[in-house]
Amino acid sequence: MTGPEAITGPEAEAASTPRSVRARVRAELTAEIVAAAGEELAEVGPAALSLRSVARRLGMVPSALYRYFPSRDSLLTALITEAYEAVGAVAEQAAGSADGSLDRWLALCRAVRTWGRAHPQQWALIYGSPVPGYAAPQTTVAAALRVTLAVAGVLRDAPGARPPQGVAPDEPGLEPVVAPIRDALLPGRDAPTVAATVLAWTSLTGMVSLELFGHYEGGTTEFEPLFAYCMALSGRAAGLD
Amino acid sequence: MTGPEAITGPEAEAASTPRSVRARVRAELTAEIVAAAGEELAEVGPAALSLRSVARRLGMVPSALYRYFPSRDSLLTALITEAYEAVGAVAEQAAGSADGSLDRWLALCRAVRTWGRAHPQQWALIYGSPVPGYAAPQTTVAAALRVTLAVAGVLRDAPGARPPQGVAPDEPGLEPVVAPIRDALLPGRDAPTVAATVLAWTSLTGMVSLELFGHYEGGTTEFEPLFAYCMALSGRAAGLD
DNA sequence: CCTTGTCGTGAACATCGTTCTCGATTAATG
DNA sequence: CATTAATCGAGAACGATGTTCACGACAAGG
Repeated sequence: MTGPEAITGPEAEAASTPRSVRARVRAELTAEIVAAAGEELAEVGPAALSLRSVARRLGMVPSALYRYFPSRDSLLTALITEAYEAVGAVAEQAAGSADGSLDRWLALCRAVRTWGRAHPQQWALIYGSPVPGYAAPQTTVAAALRVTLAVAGVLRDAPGARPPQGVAPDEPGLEPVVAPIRDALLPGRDAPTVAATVLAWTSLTGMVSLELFGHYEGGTTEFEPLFAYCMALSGRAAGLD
Repeated sequence: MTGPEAITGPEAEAASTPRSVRARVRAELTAEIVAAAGEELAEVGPAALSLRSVARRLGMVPSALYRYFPSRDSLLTALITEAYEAVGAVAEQAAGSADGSLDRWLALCRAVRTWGRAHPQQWALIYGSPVPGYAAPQTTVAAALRVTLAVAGVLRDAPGARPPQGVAPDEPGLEPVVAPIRDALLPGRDAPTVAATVLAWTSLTGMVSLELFGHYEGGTTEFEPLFAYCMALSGRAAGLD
C-alpha cells in the first residue's frame, strides 16, 4: 500500500546518493525490477501482470521480489507513478514547443494521444478502471497532478480569458464546485471558464480512452482529423485562441 | 468467446418458449448464474470476479458452471451485454421524458451519470479498460449500439442543426472520418455538427469515468452542478437548444 | 572477531480457471 | 414399457497465481 519505502528501513535512501554499497545495488535492483515490470505490463496489460513472470524475467525466485516491494500492488504503484510522469513529461514538452494558446493546446492533445497509442497498457493503467482492491496512494496523486498542471499551464496563459461561447444560464451551485479547482489551477478565472477547462481536459482523456479501449468501431479510417477537430472545439470553448 | 449458445446444442432455445422441461430449467439456471455473477461483480469488480465464488454463491461446484458458460470470459460477456442494455434503457427512458432537445440531452446525461454512480463496477466493465485477454464479441457491440443510438436520437431531432459555435477552420480530412458516423447515426448533418456530437458523447462518458475512477479529487463537494454545466456546454456546441 | 542485519532460496498454503472422469437423472426411441 | 442416448452435477486433478515463512549465505559495523 505504501510503496517500497516501507521496507527499506531507516536509511531513507534519498535517491540521489545512496551511502552504502548495499543501498546502491538495492536501488539498482529496484530500478531493474520496475523496468522488467514495465516490459511485462506492456505485453500483457495491468490485470494480467504477474509478479512471478516479472521474477522469471529477472532470473529471480518470486519471493525475492518481496524484499523490494511488499506486494504486487506496490509494484503497480511504481508503474502508475512512472506512467503519470511519462505522460506528464510529453505533455509539458509539447505545450512548450508551440506558440499561441490554441496551438499549444492542440500540440499537447496530439502528444498525449500519441503517447497513449504508443503505450496503451500504461494508459489503461492510469486512466482505465482501477485494479480490484487497489487504493491509489498519495504518491500517485502527486504524479497525476503533473499532467493536470501541464494542461492548466496552457490554459493559464491564454490571452483573453474570453468567456466560453454558448454559455448556459448560470448554473446554481457551480461556484462552490469550481472554487477549489480555480484556486489550485486557474486563479482569477470565472466559473464558466474553469468549467470549460475541466470539460476540455475530460474530452481529451475521454477521446483517447474511447479510441484505445475499442469503443470507436467506425472503421479503419484515420481517427486523427476528428480528434484534432474535437480538441480544437473544446479548446476554443475554454477560451483559447 | 461465443457465449452460452455454443454449448446448448441444436435446440436453439429462442428465449421465448423453451420447448422441453430440461430447456426451461436450463434457461432459469442460466439466468440465476448471471444474476449471481452480477451480485459478485457489484461487490468485487470485474477483474476480481471469480468463477468459483459465483459457484459458491449458488451452492454449486465450479465445474458445473461450465455446463452453462464455456469460460469465465463468456460469463463476463453476458454481464457486459446486460450492463449495456441497462444503461441504454435508462438513457432511452430519460431522453423520452423531457421536452426540448437540450433538456432531453441533459436528462440523458443525468440518467447515465446516476446509473454509473449506482453501478460503478458495471460502468468499469463497459467503459473501463478492457479485461486482459478479452476480445469483445459481436453481441456486445450490438448492445453498446443501443446507448449510442439513444444519444444520437436526442441529437437527431434537434431543431436547428445549427452549426457549432466557435467552429475551427475546416480540418482537412474531417469528412472521410465523419462519414460513417453520419451515415449510421446522424444522416444529413454537416461534418462539424457530427464532430461536435462525438465530442459531446465523449465528454459524457469521460466525465462519468473520471468521477467514478477517482480522478476528480477536488474534495467532497457535490459534483453535480459542474457536470450539468459541462454537459450543457457540450450539448449546445453540438447544436442543441 | 563476532554480532547483526540483509538478501536469495525453496517449500508451503490458499486461491484461481479449466479439464477430465464418473455416476445419476432425464429425454428420446423402438 | 423398456432401452438407449444425452445431459447434468460432483469431485478430483493440473498448472498457475499472490503471499508467507524458515533457512542458509553473505556483507557491514561494533
